[in-house]
Amino acid sequence: MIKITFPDGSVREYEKGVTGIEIANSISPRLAQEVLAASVDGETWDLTRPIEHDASVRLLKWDDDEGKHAYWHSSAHLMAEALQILYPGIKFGIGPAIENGFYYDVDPGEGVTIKESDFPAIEKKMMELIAAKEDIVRQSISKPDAVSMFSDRNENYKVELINELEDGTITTYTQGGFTDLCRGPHLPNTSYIKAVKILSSAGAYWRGDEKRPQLTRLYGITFPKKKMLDEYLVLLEEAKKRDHRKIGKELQLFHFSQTVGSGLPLWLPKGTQLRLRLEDFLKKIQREFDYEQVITPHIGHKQLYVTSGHYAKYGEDSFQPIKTPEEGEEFLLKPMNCPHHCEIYKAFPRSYKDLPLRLAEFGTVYRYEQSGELHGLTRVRGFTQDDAHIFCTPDQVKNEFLKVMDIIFIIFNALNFENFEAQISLRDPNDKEKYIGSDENWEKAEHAIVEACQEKGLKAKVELGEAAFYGPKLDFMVKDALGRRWQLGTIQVDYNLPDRFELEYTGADNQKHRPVMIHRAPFGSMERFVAVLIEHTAGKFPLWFTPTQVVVLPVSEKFNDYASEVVKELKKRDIRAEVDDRNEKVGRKIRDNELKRIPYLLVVGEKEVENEEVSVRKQGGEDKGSVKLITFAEEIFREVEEMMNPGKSGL
RNA sequence: GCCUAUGUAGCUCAGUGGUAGAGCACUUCCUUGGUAAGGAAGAGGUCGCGGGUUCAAUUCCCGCCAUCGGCUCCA
Repeated sequence: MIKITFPDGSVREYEKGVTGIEIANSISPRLAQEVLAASVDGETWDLTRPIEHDASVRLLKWDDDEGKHAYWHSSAHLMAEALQILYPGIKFGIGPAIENGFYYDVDPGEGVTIKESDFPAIEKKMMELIAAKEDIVRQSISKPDAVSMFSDRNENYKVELINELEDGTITTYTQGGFTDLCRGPHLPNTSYIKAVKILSSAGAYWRGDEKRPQLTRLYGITFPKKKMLDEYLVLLEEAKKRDHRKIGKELQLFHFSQTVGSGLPLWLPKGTQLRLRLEDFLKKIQREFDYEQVITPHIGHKQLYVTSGHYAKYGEDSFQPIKTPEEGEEFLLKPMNCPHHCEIYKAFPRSYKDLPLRLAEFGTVYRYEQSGELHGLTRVRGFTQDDAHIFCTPDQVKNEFLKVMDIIFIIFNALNFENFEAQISLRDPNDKEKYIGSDENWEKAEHAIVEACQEKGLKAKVELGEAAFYGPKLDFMVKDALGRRWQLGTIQVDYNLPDRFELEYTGADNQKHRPVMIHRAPFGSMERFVAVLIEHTAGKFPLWFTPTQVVVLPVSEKFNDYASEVVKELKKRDIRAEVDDRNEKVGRKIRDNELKRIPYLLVVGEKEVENEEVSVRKQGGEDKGSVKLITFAEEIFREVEEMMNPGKSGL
């Protein structure tokens, strides 16, 4: 007998060799139906794998990530089995479970492609295999046996993987006529899977290396209930409606022109108004935090980037230099603002009393992004960073870090960004040679970042080896409508540029010292931030940064004068506003398309006027804009105050 | 840059080897206060761009450009 300990601390005795599914059955048949895998001493196991020793066991269901993981991993195998039948000679790469579903990288062979139109046939075959209720069987295999087994089948990708594994740890899983190299865990049999959908196909380099062959990656998802699949597909459709590219077009915020060039957004009047509001908001905060605004040119001499080191690293892959007609001097479109700001620092001798020096600029930069990488406003070739560089002493790094975090939190709070993730990127401790700057300073900065996060109660994921070669950083990531992660705010410590530009300050000891530079951008870039903001709000912006003019609609002619006054007052506060001059019919309908053009509508009238009588209403189910019935001037001005003082509470 | 798909009216999309269509939107007029109101008339397209095949190409073939979903990349 062995002792099995459960999460609640209770202990039960079982025969040696008991399996997860048997344990589940012993508790309740219902549980046995729902359980997908078992966590044995912290490791996820197949339900059919015998447990030989005392262990603590947690039974994993769909609601557990590990359970779902096993489910989708088995689904990947199921898809592979179907593919093996439909495409004889197909070779397999890797096929893991992912956040939503699974994928399998396959090589269907010379001249064979798997197209979207082939998906239904694959799904059908998968359903057949489900109906066959094939057992999924785990087997340990020696390394030589594994190599010969997969070599025989010409599975060169698998053989490559096996060669990197240690003998004695290799397992395979077999269902029906399909055997895969796999660590597992898996479902007991294929019948657990009820609903199947192949979502998309894409090319993916073997092992993520663009020099290696490109395989076909098939993405799919499965569920234990057909209804769950339907709901998931509806969710996907709903998410697509929040796509900033779609809403940006509908609300006329920005536009891309093939003639101007791909990745070069044109900000339309309404989008510009939205962006300017955000910029003003940040400028105001930065004034409070003692930043100084600067302006630098859009191009810089090639030498500037040779000095910064960027030319050597990115010169070939950037927009190529612009030449002067007479002298043949070369200038680059600036890909970042830092070198310019370094030159501002160098303009005067600096004392420790001048530090920290905080130089801020909404700096527009141009980077040649690979054509396949461009994506709406989130990945563009010309964008504006809400950039600033803080020059300070090594001892000031932590305090400055805390202050920048304050700014970021003020912004995220004001805009109700709750679902962000923070990531601390530190050095790879095993490869310190890769990085520039003294060990001592790195230690100091890395500690400063970690401590700053702790002090702020920020749960940040620490990634070793993810730091830039010039310093550690803290990034803020936000997901878009479809769950893709985008980096927004960033705070980066830099030891490289102060060195390369030979920046110095005179310390209290009358000696020259090297300052530390902190790059920071709370929004990241205006383009990406606006994109994410659109997807988070689905285009329903708070009034205070309404991207369009406000239309004031009097409920009757009696209120025309009053409406004019309201408009005058709004204009005084730099808000474009106008009286609706088509109010001859009180209570006319505000039509859908009109709402697209007028995201904010103020209706003015008497308090006695009932909402129903005002009868301003939107047609159609979808709320495409915002209509507000305001009966008192105070209410309007309160709204306006809020509009002009966003995040006041946060400051 | 690579793999897959797509590109037709402002938007969403149908369609064909014989020089184009729907719905919504738009303009004018009529009707009408009621949850996407109805009627009449009208305007709007070098069918992404360039080559080729053909008597004839928006349609077939090739190249390019752009976009979608991924991969790689992201100072």
